[in-house]
Amino acid sequence: MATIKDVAKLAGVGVGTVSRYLSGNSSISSKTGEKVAAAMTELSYRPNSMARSLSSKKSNIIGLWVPSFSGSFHRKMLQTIERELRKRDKHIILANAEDSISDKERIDCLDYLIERDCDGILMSCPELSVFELAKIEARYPKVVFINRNIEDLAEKAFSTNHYQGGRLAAKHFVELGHKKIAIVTGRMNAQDAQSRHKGFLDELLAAGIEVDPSLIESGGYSFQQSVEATELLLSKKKPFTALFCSNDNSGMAAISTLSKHGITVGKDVSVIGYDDIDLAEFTSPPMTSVNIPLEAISRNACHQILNLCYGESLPIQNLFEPSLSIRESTHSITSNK
Amino acid sequence: MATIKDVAKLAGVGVGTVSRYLSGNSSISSKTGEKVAAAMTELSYRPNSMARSLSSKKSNIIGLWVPSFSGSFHRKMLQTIERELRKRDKHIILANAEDSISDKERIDCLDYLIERDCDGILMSCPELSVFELAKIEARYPKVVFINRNIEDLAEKAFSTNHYQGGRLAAKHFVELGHKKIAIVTGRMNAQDAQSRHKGFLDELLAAGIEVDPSLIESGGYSFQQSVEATELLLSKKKPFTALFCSNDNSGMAAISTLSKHGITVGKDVSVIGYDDIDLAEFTSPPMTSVNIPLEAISRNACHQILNLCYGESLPIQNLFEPSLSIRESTHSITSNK
DNA sequence: TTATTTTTTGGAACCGTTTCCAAAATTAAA
DNA sequence: TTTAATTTTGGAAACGGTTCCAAAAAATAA
Repeated sequence: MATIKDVAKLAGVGVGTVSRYLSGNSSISSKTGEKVAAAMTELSYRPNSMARSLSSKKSNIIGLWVPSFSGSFHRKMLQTIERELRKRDKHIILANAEDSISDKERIDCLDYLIERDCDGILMSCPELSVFELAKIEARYPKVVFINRNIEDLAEKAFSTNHYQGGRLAAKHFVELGHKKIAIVTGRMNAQDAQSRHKGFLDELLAAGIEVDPSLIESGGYSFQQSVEATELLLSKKKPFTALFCSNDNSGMAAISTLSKHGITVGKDVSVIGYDDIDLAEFTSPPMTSVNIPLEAISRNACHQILNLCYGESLPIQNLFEPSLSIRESTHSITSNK
Repeated sequence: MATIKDVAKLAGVGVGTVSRYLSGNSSISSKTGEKVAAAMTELSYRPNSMARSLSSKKSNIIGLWVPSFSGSFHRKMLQTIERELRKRDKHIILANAEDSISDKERIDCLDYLIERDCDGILMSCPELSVFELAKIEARYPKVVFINRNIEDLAEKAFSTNHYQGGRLAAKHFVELGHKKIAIVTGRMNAQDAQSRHKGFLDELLAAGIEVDPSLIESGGYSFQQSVEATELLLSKKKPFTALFCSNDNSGMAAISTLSKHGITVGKDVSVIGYDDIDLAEFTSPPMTSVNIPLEAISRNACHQILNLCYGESLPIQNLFEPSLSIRESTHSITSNK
């Protein structure tokens, strides 16, 4: 592998000149530039990224901490982040907390990234407490949180207004005339699950509707657990005409389980999911779901990390409003009963 | 940030000694070791990974080239790879070819990894031609292919015997007495799709069954396209009692579409999917699917890359046999007709 | 033309490690 | 105790870039 010295020698110039040519932001006479360019192609020179990093004190690596790879949800996030950072010639190194049970393991996972001298870190961490996040930020300020709402760290947190998301769902049910409403919650130690739950309940309350606590079961954001939760709800023999699910996995599980019991979704029971993943359109019936602008969130988080790490000044927005994608899994109660 | 020199000075030893202590494979007297350890904690020293890489000519980074982040399929792969490499303190940098339409774009994506001086690259590349892969390997020998079968590069390719996978599915249909069989194929420019398709047809042929070419439609591995493919199959009014889908996305689409048309899956039409993703268990009815040992494949690919890059000699296996996870979406034809 | 300013250039110093070599310290053998 | 063999150690050189500084070259002004 040719080094910058080889290029300099072949071009008959000093190493500084080659380096300056490479960086592009110094003035180089056109003849010298040509000589350097020729030598570089001749030797098929490619700068050594380690040497570069060492010297410039920038690794050009951004760490990406994800809780899991599952779901269309993270997919869109990963995809957007990869695109945004590659565009700017930054590289992504990956840490996955998939099997991490304890906060300690999750922090270890972060250390694994820090060890590699990332310039900054993107974290999508639904489950760490605000307290832990604050500690992380104090120790490692070049960090940005995706899908978290943190009051004291507002400019480093990018997320949807999940409270509003919950309200949207409730409002839709109210408008359709539903009164007996059940809920399959998400992983309730996750902040987003809490917010959408609270928003949902608050909006109902505002409409004078109270949810029977025994019609609330946890689906833990997983398909399997949500199947069980739905079964549990049905076994109680307390009628309900609407079901709010904390994500689309849950929603799909609920639709499938209700159908299996001979209940026509959209007619007997209306179901709303959350996240509006690609598949939501293809359940039968197609599922009404709260849409979160994940691409915009991810893009803005990337911009903020670029601002923090490389002195750029890209405009950013922190909080994004959800919307409701209405499909056939929800119908007015009066039209059927 | 403290450097090795600071540690050496504080401990009253030379830098070489600190470095040797750090590496762990040189003999150090116990007193010196203690002094160094004390100085390191005192300064909360952490070695600079760029300097290390530059000096040792090892980046300890493995590039991971994935065609997409979608599906439970890639999820398990990512998860396994991350775990295996993290265990050995290697880092993963990510390149996603999601939007790449042309081979050129896919190669650019590879260059993006090479630029970062990865020690090796893991590629999951269903769509590049064997010719392109050979060129890649020639230019960059520290590469390993996941989910590819390459005759001339057998030891660098890790995959399932997809031909056998296709045969397993066909055999199951034959044993259940099915004769009128339809197919929703995958992305047919991908090698794995071709193999399983061929295996499926060959096995049927061996049983004296020929598939009506008009009962073969492409689902392109996507849910949406497979919905359309299934609709198309139904619109032809040619009866079939069995349907082989090239992946589980297709299978789920088919099940959903058939149900929508009042066809009872598992009774009127048997459906087999492929990949056996987690969700296969939760369709209604639960879907019979060809299971591929993705975790073992990924793990072995990692081992091979570790062998190639770091002189380890972990045992490896290249080709893995699929199995059939039989569920309720397939039933004997005689029992219902 | 010469003096002055500006642009371009070469090369040394530095980034923080690893590794090699010779010297020093320790241990074993005589 | 002295000598030889072995272990441990300090420090210089190298890894391949970037950046700074002073010198050289070119452009401009007098």
